[in-house]
Amino acid sequence: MGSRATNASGILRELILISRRGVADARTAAVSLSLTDQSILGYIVDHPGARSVDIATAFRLNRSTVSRQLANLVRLGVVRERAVEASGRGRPLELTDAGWAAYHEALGILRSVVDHRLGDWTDAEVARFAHDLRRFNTHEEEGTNP
Amino acid sequence: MGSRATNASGILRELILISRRGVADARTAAVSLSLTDQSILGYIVDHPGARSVDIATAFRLNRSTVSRQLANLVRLGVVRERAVEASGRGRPLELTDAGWAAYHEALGILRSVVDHRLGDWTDAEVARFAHDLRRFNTHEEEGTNP
DNA sequence: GCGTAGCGTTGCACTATACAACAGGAGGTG
DNA sequence: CACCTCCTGTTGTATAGTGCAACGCTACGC
Repeated sequence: MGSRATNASGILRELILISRRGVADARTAAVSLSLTDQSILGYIVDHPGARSVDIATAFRLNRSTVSRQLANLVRLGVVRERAVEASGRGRPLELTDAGWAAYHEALGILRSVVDHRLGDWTDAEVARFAHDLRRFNTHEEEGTNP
Repeated sequence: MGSRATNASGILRELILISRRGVADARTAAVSLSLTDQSILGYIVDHPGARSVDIATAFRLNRSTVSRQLANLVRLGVVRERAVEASGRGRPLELTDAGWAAYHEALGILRSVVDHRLGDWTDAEVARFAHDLRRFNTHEEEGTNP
């Protein structure tokens, strides 16, 4: 195979392709939530009680952007502010029951796309790929544990 | 390690994260070309003489979207229609000298991000990751060979 | 108790995108 | 050759997502 430089370029190329085609696929899929919304819900699921500003820093977005997205999600009834917990700064968020349903529905659809792509992979290869991706993403994460 | 289902979910999760953070990083980077523009230039580089509609199908975009993006790139002087070749349908595209320069500049910047993330990987691990990504992307490509 | 800083919101602007309608030309059919 | 059809690209209109800047509120520290 090629040199390390060639491989690194190939990795960049494939990642760009994944990103560009992935968002297009997700856009045309019959999902009620956009990929943007889904990523926000996923963050709240992975980080219970997360606040708006946490989401903004995790995805490198402006606070105003997240504020608007969250306002929309609240309007859709999938996200709400935690009622009881009024301690500290900001407003911890959580999913409503409808939010969990929408999250799992969208996850299932996107999962089926990934599963199809992984059709002829062995379990070991899938595990290795998942590990590599995670390693790639978590390289030098300071506090922004996604 | 987890089950195959767990790993597949993890892969989806990491890919979403790559996409969401990647575009944000590219947006804030001091690059003259957006990630959208860069992906179009990359396609033309990989497929000499590609036409607008080829780009649209490769990235699952509407023809109108690509038309507008290309009009902008032509206005910026990085892409032009092939002068000599008027055979067949559509209008084959190519990069100008300025286009090549911009392409390599942007590629270098994005490459440095990827290289940094791969800092502590061995050459073999990088090669394996590149291979896995390529395999994941090229699964069941019909004619849309990107 | 008061000031500062963190957090969320809103106004304005811009890019990327889709859909629909249209225009022009290449290729096939008679 | 003439015509018709379909491919390709363009333009009008609408929408989502995003950034920057300015503002308002409230928790925290002194």
